[in-house]
This record gives sequence, C-alpha cells and structure tokens, in this order.
Amino acid sequence: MTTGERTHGSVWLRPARTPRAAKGQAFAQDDLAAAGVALADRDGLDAVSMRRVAAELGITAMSLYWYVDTKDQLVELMVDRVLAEQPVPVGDDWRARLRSIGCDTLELHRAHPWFVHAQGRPGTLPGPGQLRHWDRHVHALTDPRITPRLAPENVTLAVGTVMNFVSGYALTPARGVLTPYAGHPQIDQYLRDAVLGHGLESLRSLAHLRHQFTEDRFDDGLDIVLDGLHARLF
Amino acid sequence: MTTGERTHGSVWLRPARTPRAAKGQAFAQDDLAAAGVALADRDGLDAVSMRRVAAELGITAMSLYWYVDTKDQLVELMVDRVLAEQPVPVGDDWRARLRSIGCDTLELHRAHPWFVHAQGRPGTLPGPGQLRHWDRHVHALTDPRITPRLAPENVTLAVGTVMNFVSGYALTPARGVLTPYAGHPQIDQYLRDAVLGHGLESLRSLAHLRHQFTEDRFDDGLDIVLDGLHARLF
DNA sequence: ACTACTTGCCATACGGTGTATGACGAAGCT
DNA sequence: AGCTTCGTCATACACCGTATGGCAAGTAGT
Repeated sequence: MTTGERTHGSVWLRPARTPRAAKGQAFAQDDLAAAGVALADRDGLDAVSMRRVAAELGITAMSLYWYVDTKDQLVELMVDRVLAEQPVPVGDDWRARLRSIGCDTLELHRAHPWFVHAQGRPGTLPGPGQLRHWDRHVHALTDPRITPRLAPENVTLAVGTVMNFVSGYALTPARGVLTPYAGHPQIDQYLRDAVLGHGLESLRSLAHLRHQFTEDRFDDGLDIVLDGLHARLF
Repeated sequence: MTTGERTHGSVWLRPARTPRAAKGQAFAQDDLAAAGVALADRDGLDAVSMRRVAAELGITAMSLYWYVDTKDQLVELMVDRVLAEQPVPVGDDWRARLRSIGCDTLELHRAHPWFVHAQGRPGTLPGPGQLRHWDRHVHALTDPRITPRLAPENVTLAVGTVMNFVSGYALTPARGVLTPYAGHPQIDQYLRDAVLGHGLESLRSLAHLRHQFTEDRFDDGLDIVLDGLHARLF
C-alpha cells in the first residue's frame, strides 16, 4: 500500500476517494464527468483531452490523475453520468413502456452524439448510474400493474433488443451518410458513375439510392421490433 | 490546379491516382486498406497509426499522403474493403435471406471488432465495396423468385432494421460487460454493494444481474426482428 | 539529347496527446 | 513539534497527425 496500486481497470473498482470535506478546493469525480460531458457535447469526443478537461476545472492535466487512473476511466464516468439522468419509462402497458425506453434512448443519443462511441468499452463496468438505469427498465417491465408477467430472462431480452436497435440506429450519424450533401452535384455524379460503372443493377435508379441513404424511419423500425416482441414474447 | 486541392472530404471524391504502372514500387489504395485492416484486426483500431501502417508497407508515414489526404480517408478505405468481401445472402425466402444478412454481418463484426467504431463517420461516402454490398442486399430481397414483392422503401426498411439490430448488438463487446471477469470475487462484491446500497429493488438478485450482463441471445433477438418484419411488412 | 514535368517517396518539424515521475505547500492528527 | 495524508503542479517522454519542402527516377516534348 506504500505506492498507489494501479488498478488499470474500471473506475468503480478504485478505492473511494474520501474528500477531506473541509478545506482546499477538492472535486468530486462527477465534476470531472460533468466537465467532460460538456466538452464532448460542444466539440465532440476527440476534444475531450486531459488537459482541456483540467482547464475547464481550473487545474492542470496531472491533477486529474488524483481522481482517476486513466483517461478511459474519465470516459467511464461520463457515460455513467449521462445514463444516470435518463427518465423513468412511462406508459400503461409493456408496449408503451418499451417504446418510451426506445424514444428516451434516442433522445439521449441526439443530445450526446459521442455517447454511442464511448459506451461499453472493454474492461469497463456498469457504474451506479447505469445500474439505476437498468433497475428502472426492469422495474418498468415487471411492475405488477403491467398486464402480462414476463420471465426474467425475457425482460432482459426485450429491453436488450430495443436497445440494440436504437444503438445501431444512432450509430450512423445524421441518418444517411448523404444528408449533409443532399443535392450536391459532385456527389450525385460520383454515385451515378459508381453504380453504373460497376453494374449494380438493383441500385440503378438514383431515386432508389437516395432512399437508401436518406430515409429516417426510426418510428417504423421501433414498431417492427415491438411487433416482433409481441409475437414472440407476449 | 497548381497545388493539390485538399478535398478534406471522402476518399471517393479524390481525383483517381493513375499509377505509372511501369516503374518503382507503387501501391494501390487497397494495399493501404489491407495493411490497416490487418493492423486493426491484430491490435485494435487505436493501433492504426500512419507510421505503423506505413511501416507495414515498408515506407514512411508521409508517403501515405500520396494515396490519401487524411487518416480518416484511410479508415474509409478499410471500411470499404471489409464490406466488399461480404458474401451474398442465401436462402429460399425473404426470411432466410434476411437472417443470412444478419448472421453474415455478425460474423463481420466478430472478425473485425473495430469495424463498428470506424463505420459511418460523418463526412464519409459509401465506396464501391459498400455500394456493391448494398446492391447485393437489395437484389436478395427483390429477386423475382422470392415470394412476396416488396415496395422499394420497405426493402431498405427491412434491411436497415436488421442492420441496426446487429450493429447495436456488436457495439457491446464480448457480450455483456462482465464476461471477461466472470466470477471474479471483487466484481461480485462491487455489484452486490452497489445494488444493495442504492436500493435497486428490481436488480436485487445477483443471478438476475448476471443474466443481464452475461447473456448472449443474438439468435433470439434476430428472430424477434424478423417476426416484426413479418407482422408489419409481409 | 536536352529540358520540363510528373511521380513516388522521404526528412524534418510543429503542436497536440496520454501519462510516469517526483516535488511541493497546506491541513490534520498525535 | 513532527508526521502523514491530500491535492496540485512542473517537467519529461514517446507517440500522434500532418504541413512543408526536397529529391531521384521516369516520361514527354522538342
């Protein structure tokens, strides 16, 4: 115990820092998380560097290592902080509540576009915020006021399937790679040449291509998943 | 046209490099992509640096900028190369073919765990490999030998929903954050303390928690999505 | 054959990154 | 008083992406 043991694992396994609570300006881990989230929301995940987060707090980069072993642990804190503020699912039946979960999660991704890339890194552990988040989800589907009673393993299957769909949806930014360029002639030209030049018969019509890239049908996809859950689990 | 115009956009918009084809060792863009893919498969996406990719090819970092404007463009090439080798979907009906698409994509993610994080970066364009990949998918679902005829926008909806589910599934590595630690007493301790300490009633039983983290039910989730497509589109 | 230009590669340099090491004052306890 | 712990910091190192400019070899024009 003479020198600090380097966990090099999850933040949540670090021995808890008990701030003196009396003097000097000492931060909580959540302060670092808040600064990181603000930075990432504003300038993207790549803008989150130890030096910048530290500057945001008015200290230097190396001071952060008092609260955290590693930059990855800081990201872990950011992820947990964002999950902690997720609302509880609302609705009168399982379908409404699962839809609520899906929509809330989509909004999370819209508010924090970096989240999908920070989430679930290997070697991380669910923090208190994420555990509470999961607890809310499980509770929403096992609430006795909800009509059909589900086996526990099917609760996680239902939530997981919805979450997988939403995460996958959030992974492609701005829905359709083309949206920012829509109508740019150079890109139409490229696509036309590529499709025609390689004999891609099924993509022939550019209108069809546009569709492939551009469409934004989150609600339809979510309905499909909910229909599938209805057919298989309820 | 005196100096090189910096596109700072997609690789596919770069004026095509016409290799002398005669002398000196000149690479194709695909050679860079192959080196990058090999590196990422072996050591992860963070290990893909300009210097290392260059070393893999026996040249220096700056030489890569002859073939590519930016490291992001190199990643774009890697993504396209991986998509180009995807197999054509097999099966006798739409359901089998969509399942084939889902399973092939899952295998892609298993073989190239970095792919999910490299895919769909803003400002990128679908390359020839990805276009061919999409063409194969559209073809698989519009093949006249397949029983129900689908509206074009529903073809993309079906494929997109399956892909979103699979991508979301691939996003959490090693299925369940806990797998690598399974049974590690320190982690059981942490989880128990966290759940009990915060009064997370729905997560009370550790067995349940285990389930939440550990389960690997890709096939069930895919079946759910396919059921939903059946209910809504067919 | 001489020139002019293009191609492919490289050396150097700059500002940024994560973090290892060790020092430092201030506060608390004995 | 002395000692320990807390929180912060300065310095340093290896690595990163890439801007700039140079250089040898091959091609094209005359």
